[in-house]
Amino acid sequence: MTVTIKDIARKAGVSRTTVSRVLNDSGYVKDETRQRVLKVIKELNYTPSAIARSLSTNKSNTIGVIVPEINNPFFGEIIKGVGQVADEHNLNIILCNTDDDREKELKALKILKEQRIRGIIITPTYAEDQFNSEYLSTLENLGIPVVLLDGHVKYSNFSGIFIDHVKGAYDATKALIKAGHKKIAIINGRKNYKITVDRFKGYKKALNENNIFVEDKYVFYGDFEYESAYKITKHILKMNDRPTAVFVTSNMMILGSIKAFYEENINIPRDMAIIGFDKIDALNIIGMNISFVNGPTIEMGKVGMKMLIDNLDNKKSKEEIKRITLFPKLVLKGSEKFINNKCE
Amino acid sequence: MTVTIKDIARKAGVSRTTVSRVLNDSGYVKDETRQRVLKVIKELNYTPSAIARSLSTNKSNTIGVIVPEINNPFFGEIIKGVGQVADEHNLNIILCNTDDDREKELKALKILKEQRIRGIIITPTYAEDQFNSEYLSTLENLGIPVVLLDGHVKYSNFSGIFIDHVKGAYDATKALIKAGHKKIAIINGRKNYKITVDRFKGYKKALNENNIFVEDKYVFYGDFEYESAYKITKHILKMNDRPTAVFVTSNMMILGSIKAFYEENINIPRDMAIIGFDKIDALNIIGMNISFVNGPTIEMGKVGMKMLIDNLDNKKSKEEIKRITLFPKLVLKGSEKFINNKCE
DNA sequence: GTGAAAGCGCTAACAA
DNA sequence: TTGTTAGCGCTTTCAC
Repeated sequence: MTVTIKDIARKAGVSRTTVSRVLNDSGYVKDETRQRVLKVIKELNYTPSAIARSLSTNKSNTIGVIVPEINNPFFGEIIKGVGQVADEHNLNIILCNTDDDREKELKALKILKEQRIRGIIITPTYAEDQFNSEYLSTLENLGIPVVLLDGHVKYSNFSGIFIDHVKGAYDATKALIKAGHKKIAIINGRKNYKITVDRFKGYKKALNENNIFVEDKYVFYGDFEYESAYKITKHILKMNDRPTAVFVTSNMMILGSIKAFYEENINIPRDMAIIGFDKIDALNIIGMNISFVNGPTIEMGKVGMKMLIDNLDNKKSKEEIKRITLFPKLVLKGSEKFINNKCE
Repeated sequence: MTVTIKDIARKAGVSRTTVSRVLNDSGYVKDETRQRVLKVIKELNYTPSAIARSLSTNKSNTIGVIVPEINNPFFGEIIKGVGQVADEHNLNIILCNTDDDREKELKALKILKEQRIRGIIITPTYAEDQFNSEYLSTLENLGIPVVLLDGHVKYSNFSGIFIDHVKGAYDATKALIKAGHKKIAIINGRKNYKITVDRFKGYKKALNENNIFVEDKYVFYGDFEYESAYKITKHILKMNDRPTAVFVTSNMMILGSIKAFYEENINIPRDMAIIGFDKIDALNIIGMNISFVNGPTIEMGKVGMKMLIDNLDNKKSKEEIKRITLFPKLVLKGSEKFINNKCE
């Protein structure tokens, strides 16, 4: 049915080995022979079988990418970055979308192992702190390089790219202070999560450096989803000594906050300043000018893939565990400004 | 290094054939033998090689998915749908993101062919009308089932899932009319594009049915990007006999329109009614309540993948070309209302 | 019920 | 510079 190396060999009057040589640019082949072979390849529209090659070399050129939510542009951008680098290295990607489902995660690992992938890139969900042990041990037993993207350092057995959430929160808080705010609330993610703790650290550091006390009444915890921030914001607006600024630590949560502001006719930043974490393209396009801390998603994908490639070749010491920290960038759009004085 | 079927066979004291039988539940195996084999498989943590199997059976369990823009949630949702169905059928996905780049498209096809994929799902970009012939012929020469998602019927050689854009535009326009509008502008996509033409048809049909004339001055063409709609909207707002409602035919473009409304202090829907095409989650979450025609993205992915699977087994007549039309759903949020009378 | 042997399409020593 | 041969890990007749 399909054209094989044998067909090429026969028609070109050479051995399969020779065809293989021109295919892989390996070994010596007389130029004349090479041309003849190439011509036949063209004529017969032959494409070598990556499957047969993988089996023969015992080495695939496929890597696995596991994401919890492919329809979230955050992960889409990561994949975009991963894909770009993979492309350059002629690696291809088997994508597994887990919908944050434990079983699917496990199944994905099994499928990827069957495919004898070279390495694996995982972007853990926010629920990362609940990585189950079966998943982890399966991952380790795979015996192939793993790179965690924006994961948790606690999984110290894996290489990974990390975002400096402390710095991100610090920058955001500092910008609010610089704009004149002293009463700054934080709507943070789920308590105990690493990123939540880190972001609080940054918030606290900025306040302390400016001799502002961290007031418990201004510290809130949501669950990363917009409803939680919506409720918290509603509550904030009813406070007696209400803050003049809010730092909201996820892109979904900031939507909830804005909704609440809308409903209560709070103008940003006239009545309330705000800075978010991770961008929401739509808001900026329509001109809402919400400032935010921008996690470098595409870059994270790229850097992560590069690291994986390094580890792929790194057959030496078992595989050294590498870590790279990326810094989020504060993007100021005006929503952090201090315009209102009446709450002072 | 890795455990193979041979290791299992040896340790279980049977032949490789028998191991293969229990692996695939094929042929007769004494239950006692089966148990013994299974036990060894567990012990050795054996996972069969999909690569070897594919080579042997001359049949992979991989399909290719090509998208132009993985970071756009529109495509992310499609992939999600595709993935769900693929999962159920133990098919896995090699993802190719082309960034709308001709060369990458071609390269993707080459890679997929090398991988001996069973079938392919393509979501053409808006630039679909410029599908180049090299791409198309390569696609046909692959000799495997292809399913186009939201593509162009003009590529009549392929099966596909289509969205009824006429109906979508018709419903939207009709809703505006029902809300009392008579002067309804349309900000459409690139002229000559199939979807643009279809949407205009729907718009026109709704107007005609209600004895409203299509006024050329209310018909605009952008390029699907938000800047174009922004400019057009600015223009609309300066018109003498300005419309009371606007139907904007892409999710990016509606952001541009809203930006323009914002800047000119136009309240929706008090001063201007609006309906978009394809959802923008963020806007609805923050409570802007923009009505829109919702393309069934996830469903499109699911239905498309199901169709591909059908075609996979369909070894009979070459492969019949199938078409399924999906209907977008109008989601009314209030922005289509008719509140302003002063323009009447 | 089970096994021997051939073969899928390719690569990689080793010879020539 | 080219070819022979064996083998990658699995499935699949066919025979026992």
